[in-house]
Amino acid sequence: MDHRTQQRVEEMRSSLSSLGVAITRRRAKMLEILASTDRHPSANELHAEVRRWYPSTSLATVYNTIDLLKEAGQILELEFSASANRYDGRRPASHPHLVCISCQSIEDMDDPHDPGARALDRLSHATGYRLVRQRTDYYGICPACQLQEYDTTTPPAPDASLTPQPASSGKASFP
Amino acid sequence: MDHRTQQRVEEMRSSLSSLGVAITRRRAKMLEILASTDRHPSANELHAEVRRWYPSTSLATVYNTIDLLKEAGQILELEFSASANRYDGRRPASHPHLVCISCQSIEDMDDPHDPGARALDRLSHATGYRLVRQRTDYYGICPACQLQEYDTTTPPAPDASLTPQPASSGKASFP
DNA sequence: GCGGTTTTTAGAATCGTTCTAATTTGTTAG
DNA sequence: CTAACAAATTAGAACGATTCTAAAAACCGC
Repeated sequence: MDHRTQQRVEEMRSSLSSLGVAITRRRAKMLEILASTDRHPSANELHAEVRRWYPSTSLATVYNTIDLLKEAGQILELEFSASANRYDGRRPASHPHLVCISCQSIEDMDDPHDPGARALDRLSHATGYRLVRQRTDYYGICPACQLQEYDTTTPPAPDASLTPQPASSGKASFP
Repeated sequence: MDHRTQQRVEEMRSSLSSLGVAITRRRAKMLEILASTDRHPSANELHAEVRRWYPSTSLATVYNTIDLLKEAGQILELEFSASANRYDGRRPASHPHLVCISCQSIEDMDDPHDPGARALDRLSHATGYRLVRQRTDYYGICPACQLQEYDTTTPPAPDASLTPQPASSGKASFP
């Protein structure tokens, strides 16, 4: 785990702690997963991943932890109605994304026109709303998918898992 | 129906026509409703409204018409995962909205920093994506809800319906 | 009016998410 | 170590929005 990830996990941990909840092993693992991927996993993907370490983990626990993180302002939820919501645990503050409408990948974007928190304030004044967050996403076909459009030979890339192997299949299975 | 609305209905009509589908009475009514409200109705609200004229209308028809309009690029779908999607039939091109997280109202916004189609092109080049649309929304508490926060006496405003009365309850009920 | 196509309908099915009640785990005091 | 209590977790039911399906109804050109 690199430094940035480590640090991010620490942030999430202490945020959850000051919320008054315990950092259980499952929760700790989820923080780790969320902090170390830029793939914006869905609840299901997160579930599959935690299960590699704690196979008895239920989906309810995953949603429960996500809710806590939302409450703590430590996760950004990207809502989709046509598919599962996606989560960004690395950059919990509003920021724009590039969404591929073909392969469903989501990339962080460094906003060209980013208003940022400053601009939210300005807009709040201008509109009379008390604005708390914003969402900006760009939808299109990502470069990889564009290539494959004309290439009938390349099979779609297999989905890599989000984190390295659990130590062994027997060991941590029943925490 | 004012001029702008009339005109918008015409646009939608001809778009649907060139898609090769019939403009049935139900569909015509839906266009009218969509063109004449700025309240960004959900499929359900739309359904309730069409039912005032054609009480036998099923929800499937509403979704079906919405799909046609999407195909024709004549409606903007605002996706929400926690509640029903909302639709903007007046301005089908991407544009920003103010979303009240308390009363769920949605207002069109005139974008302060609007990139617009021009900027989508620019971004497409910059990112390598073939971008087709964008979404920008601001979430917060609207002025009306802010007032009511401290006012325990004001009852929430009753939801007005989207369009004027159907002529009579008996007449057009069974098209 | 007739045959063929399109539209509409009611209700079933689906999918992501939330809820519920029961069980397990963890903690603290004795 | 153990009883008693609180917090976390589980499996599965429930839910709500949307999509699908098969059958009925409406429409069209002749």
